[in-house]
Amino acid sequence: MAREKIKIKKIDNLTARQVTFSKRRRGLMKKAEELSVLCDAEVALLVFSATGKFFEYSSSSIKDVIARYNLHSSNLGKLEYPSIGLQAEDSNHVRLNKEVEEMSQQLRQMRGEDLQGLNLEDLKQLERKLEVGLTRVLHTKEKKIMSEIDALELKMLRLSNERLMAVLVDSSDVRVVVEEGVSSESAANVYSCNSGPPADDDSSDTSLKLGPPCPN
Amino acid sequence: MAREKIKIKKIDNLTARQVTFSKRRRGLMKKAEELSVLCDAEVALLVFSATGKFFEYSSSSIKDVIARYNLHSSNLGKLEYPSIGLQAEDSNHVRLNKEVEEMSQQLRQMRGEDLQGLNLEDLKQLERKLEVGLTRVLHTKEKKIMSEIDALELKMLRLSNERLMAVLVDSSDVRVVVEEGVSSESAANVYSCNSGPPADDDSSDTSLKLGPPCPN
DNA sequence: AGCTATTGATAACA
DNA sequence: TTGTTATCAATAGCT
Repeated sequence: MAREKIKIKKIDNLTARQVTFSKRRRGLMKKAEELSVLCDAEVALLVFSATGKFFEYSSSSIKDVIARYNLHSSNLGKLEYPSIGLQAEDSNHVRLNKEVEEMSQQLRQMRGEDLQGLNLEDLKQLERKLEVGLTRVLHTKEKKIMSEIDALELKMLRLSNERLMAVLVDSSDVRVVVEEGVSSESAANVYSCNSGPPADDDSSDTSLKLGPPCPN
Repeated sequence: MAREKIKIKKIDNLTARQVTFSKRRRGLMKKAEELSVLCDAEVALLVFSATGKFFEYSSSSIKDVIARYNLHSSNLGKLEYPSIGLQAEDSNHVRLNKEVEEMSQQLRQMRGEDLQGLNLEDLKQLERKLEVGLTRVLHTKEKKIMSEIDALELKMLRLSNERLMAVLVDSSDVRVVVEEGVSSESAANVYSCNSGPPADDDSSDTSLKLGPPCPN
């Protein structure tokens, strides 16, 4: 890929070999990372130079990938660990691994991927499941929005109330009135002030709108 | 490196992601081999696809490279590994448990459960995810329904055709006519018989309805 | 270490 | 899935 085509065989010149090693190693790692990101894959790359220097790339943890590899090869290629007491561990791992794969497929199918193996009935069930989930999520979101609206309203009304109180306190003329109980009525009015009807529709984009303080 | 530059982020389209995975994986392995040959390096490449499929390249034996890696990492500080196998098993166990837990929660949340810990933004993202999944599932279901309709139609038309042919064969009077070429026209008409316009809406409950054989 | 001419890899399409 | 092709990316040979 360069000024001249080369044959894929060991580079004779030591310096050239080292330079090429450095350049290509970086390129390889970049591409390994791109693969893992683009395709959501788990990738591990281990490189030892001829002089024994070690380089690595891993999308997650090298140890995780190696562990997964060991599991894989022991699942498919039978025993690799004759150590005592590992039998129980192994079966446990096999079970966990199976569980992970199943859940992984469920998740992918809920994201609408990997559906080719499903028949019409499966698809209908999946659809129903998603609709139920979506409905619940929407409901929870609505509740959260409403409670945030309430919280904001409360906050604003408290602020408004504080200001009103401050005005009243500053004015000695009305202090008597406040102390004589009108303030509670006034405050009650302020608290019950609504700037509009409550939003109770199911739209996805309920937005939060508060009007100016109600003069009442 | 292609018709268009792409951003290095997870490819949304499943098919495109699979194709890219396949192509880039091969490219990566080729380059790994080239590096090992050109520069006399020891290289191991482990790749797990999102669906759990495993691919590997190694200039020598994967196990050798992993053993060398373990030696290397244990030499560079870190713990004393009682055994490569045990180390891998332990790490694997932790990883699997964590993975199971995370996936389990994701699944529950996609079913609309266990939502109390989510904030408004989380909920919106979840909603969007469910909508995307639902849309894809609906699309797949529609396609499956259409293909089943097509298959059924074909089957019924073949049956109908067989019956017509039987009638024609039984009647020696029309045999001459059949042999003289009118049959092909008749058959063509039968095959093109449609009992209604194709259903192409997105409703959830498209049902399969076939009318009686078209007498033409 | 940088710099290009070239080769190599590959995204979109068929 | 496999192949084709226009482009983008990596890099061999030099400095």
